[in-house]
Amino acid sequence: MAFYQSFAYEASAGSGKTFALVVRYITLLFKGAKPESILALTFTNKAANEMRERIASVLAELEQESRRAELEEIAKALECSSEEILRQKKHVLDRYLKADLKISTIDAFFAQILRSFSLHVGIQPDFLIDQSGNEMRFLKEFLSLVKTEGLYKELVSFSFYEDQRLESIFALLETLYDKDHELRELADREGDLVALEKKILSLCEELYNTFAQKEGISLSTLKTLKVDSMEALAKKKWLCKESMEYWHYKKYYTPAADELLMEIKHYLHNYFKLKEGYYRTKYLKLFALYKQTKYRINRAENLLKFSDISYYTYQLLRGKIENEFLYFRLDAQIDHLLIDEFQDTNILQFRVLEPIIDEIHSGIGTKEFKSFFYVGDTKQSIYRFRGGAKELFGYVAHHYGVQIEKLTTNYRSHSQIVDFVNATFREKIKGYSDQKALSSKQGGYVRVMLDEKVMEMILESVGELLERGVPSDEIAILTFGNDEAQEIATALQEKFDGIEVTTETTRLLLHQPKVRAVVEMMKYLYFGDRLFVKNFQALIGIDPADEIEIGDLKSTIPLLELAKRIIIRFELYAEDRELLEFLELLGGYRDIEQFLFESDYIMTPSKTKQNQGIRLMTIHKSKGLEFEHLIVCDRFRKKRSDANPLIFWYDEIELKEFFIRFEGRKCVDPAYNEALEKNQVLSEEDALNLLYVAFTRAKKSLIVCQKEKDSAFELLSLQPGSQGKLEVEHKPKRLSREEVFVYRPFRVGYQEKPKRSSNKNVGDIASIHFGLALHYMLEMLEDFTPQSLEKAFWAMKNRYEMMLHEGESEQIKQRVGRLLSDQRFLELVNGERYMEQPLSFEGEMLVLDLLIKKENRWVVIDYKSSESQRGEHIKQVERYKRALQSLDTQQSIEGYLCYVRAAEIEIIAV
DNA sequence: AGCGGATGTTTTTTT
DNA sequence: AACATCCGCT
Repeated sequence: MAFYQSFAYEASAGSGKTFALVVRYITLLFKGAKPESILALTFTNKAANEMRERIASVLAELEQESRRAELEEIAKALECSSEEILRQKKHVLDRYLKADLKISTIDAFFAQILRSFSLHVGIQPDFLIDQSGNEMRFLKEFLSLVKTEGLYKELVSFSFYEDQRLESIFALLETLYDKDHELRELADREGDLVALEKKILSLCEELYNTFAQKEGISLSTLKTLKVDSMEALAKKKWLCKESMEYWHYKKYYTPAADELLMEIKHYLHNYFKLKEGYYRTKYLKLFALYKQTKYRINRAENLLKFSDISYYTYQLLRGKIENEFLYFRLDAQIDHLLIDEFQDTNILQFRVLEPIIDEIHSGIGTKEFKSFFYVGDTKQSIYRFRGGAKELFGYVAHHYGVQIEKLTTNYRSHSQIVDFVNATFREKIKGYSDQKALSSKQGGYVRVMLDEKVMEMILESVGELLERGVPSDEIAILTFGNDEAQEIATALQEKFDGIEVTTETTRLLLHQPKVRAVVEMMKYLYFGDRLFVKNFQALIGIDPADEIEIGDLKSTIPLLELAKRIIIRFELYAEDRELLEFLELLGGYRDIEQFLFESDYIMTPSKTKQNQGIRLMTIHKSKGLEFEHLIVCDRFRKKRSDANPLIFWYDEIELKEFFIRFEGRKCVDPAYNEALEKNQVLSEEDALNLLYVAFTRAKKSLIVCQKEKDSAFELLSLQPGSQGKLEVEHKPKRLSREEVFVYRPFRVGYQEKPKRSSNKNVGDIASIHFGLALHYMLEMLEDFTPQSLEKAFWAMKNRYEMMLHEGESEQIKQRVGRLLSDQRFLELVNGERYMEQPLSFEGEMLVLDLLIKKENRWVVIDYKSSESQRGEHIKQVERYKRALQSLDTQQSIEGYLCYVRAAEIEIIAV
């Protein structure tokens, strides 16, 4: 296919979305685009890493048979021969590997922008990102601000009268935060609410009286007409009727009753409007305080949530800074934009990106080379509750004249599953088009079970799979909620003695036994409760009855250092990767207090513990994954309905109006009712999409466990029974053979780096900042040319200027400049370079400043700014050498210390 | 028996 | 908000 500059794929599940993205990216490279100018945005970090790595490996293996499909696609898009492409390959790959890649999640990209310009919005560039979901601190401060501003009474009375919990008001304020950019000033609505209320109640009494005088009317019928408060009126069923000529009222009905009903509706409509106006002003006042509190706490704690990052980035890109300035700081103009999972992009994120898209769009059709590309699948849009707007897919295509193409071949699932999915969703999802299975993937197995008890069905199907010889790590179970997954995990372990089960919780880093042990010890040191020591003992296998010596461990020791001492003292390390990951995580926390108070909310999964045993997770978590044998479980409990007090009325992606939800309002306000119904339709579409996502994760077999009553699958009207055959491949166990391990640096391009440990004396903050800034600038050097010196200087200045004394940034630049003119240094760094290369060795995480791959040796260089601890420095480099040697036994290793001093550069071989 | 109405109970997903 | 359940009326 020819190359379109504006192009999008509608990529159904398993249709080769990543393939398409990778091919597009590589095509751009061959068309001459610089990697720095291509911004590729994904939905998860995992997807970003996968893309980064897959581009590298496809490029590296382009001439191999296994990459023929990619090569052919690229050749088609470039309209040239494969030979021509292979001829350019080395050059393109080289450039890619050396580049400062812009492949990341949208959030990470925004965070990067915000770091570059944070001072423009009053935030420090070294802010931390808070994923904890812990709102306590915020709540406290917000409430105290609300009190001092005299709005506390309103907040309490409001939540009381409207029967809303404080929590839900927060949820609502958070929703507003996300839509702040779309909220316009609202005109005050004038009117006397109390008078209107009286009027309505008197009309209700009149209505009551028209029936009360009638003979023979029963007491209970009459009681249903009795209204003594607005709340009671809102609950009446007759309010929603067009006429009173129905049910028991029919017999006693007169046209006067309908007139009164209409009149009540009319006034009630106005009443709600007025009340809405009143609450909107209150809400917006509270919202102003909310924003104020957020800003204050963000600054005080230097801790931002994802929503804050989008919020500030919007302010930056939609007002404070021009594209040109942005590109300058990003070190490259963005000419090409690729977006993955576009259906889950939220409107705020899109608005932030809009100026970039606009600029690309205006360059298309000129002689500049620019392009815009996205992939997604509206059928897989399941994040509406979080602001994801599938409407963007069509809107953007229309607005920018993007060519859309559908991918119709399924490369993931076997034919029985593909057929089943087609048959199930064909009539249900709007615009569904059938997928075709590969001819090489015929067969497969689908079973729909129907029973009263979900758990029993699950246990039965797992039992069957295991009996048929399916290895447990090829089985995955998907649930609607996290707690359901937990329940199933427990039940499985009970029934199948000793079976391994991995849930999202057991995968959490802080749930790994050794990590938990260290945390328990920290808790003891901080809180002083001996119970924590007992927990600690139990976790590391010491009889809790024994008394252990804690020694000189104290909570005042810097966090990372403390963790290390605990590990060493109780001999926990022994090559434990989980503890390494834990130490890396701790680097992101300021002190023991901050860490312990947030520890319950730290959702970082362990990278080590994965794919062991049966995998259990929610459908949301499973997105983008695939499993050989899949069981999809019904809900255990009923679904909770959406009770958001605000109803937003969107026309495509533009917010037109928002309503406040009041009971009974839908009976009297057609516009409100329409908005309500539209939201409901969208929610139902999301629920359907969720099922689509669930079923399409399966590769070889799919088992659906459906409840008889209240099933989440009800809307699909599935037929119980099975299709196809369960085929189990008996793979021979791989024999381990002696292998010479050749070390390959695993980081490609730029990624968020692990925080450096700062176990230095707190006394000399200024010199620490100086050292850090110098290091940072060295780290930012792309190559060692004068141009990169300028770029790195700006990057450093932008990040550290606030923390440095006057003139210090110039001194740093001078030092680095001197380094770049040092002949011996330039000779040493000539080769394939890796900056800030992380490495684990003997239970420690090492970060190499600079690693160079030469013809037949490795060179590792460690920068230092002062020689106060030269002995330590030498030991450190020796350690690096040993670490590398253990990974690559084939080649020789050289280590150097490089002192970047003001007067001269000193390089010592170690 | 079948319906309208009132009342009480239950209740997610996350970069 | 959506059910389940009970009550009263035809």
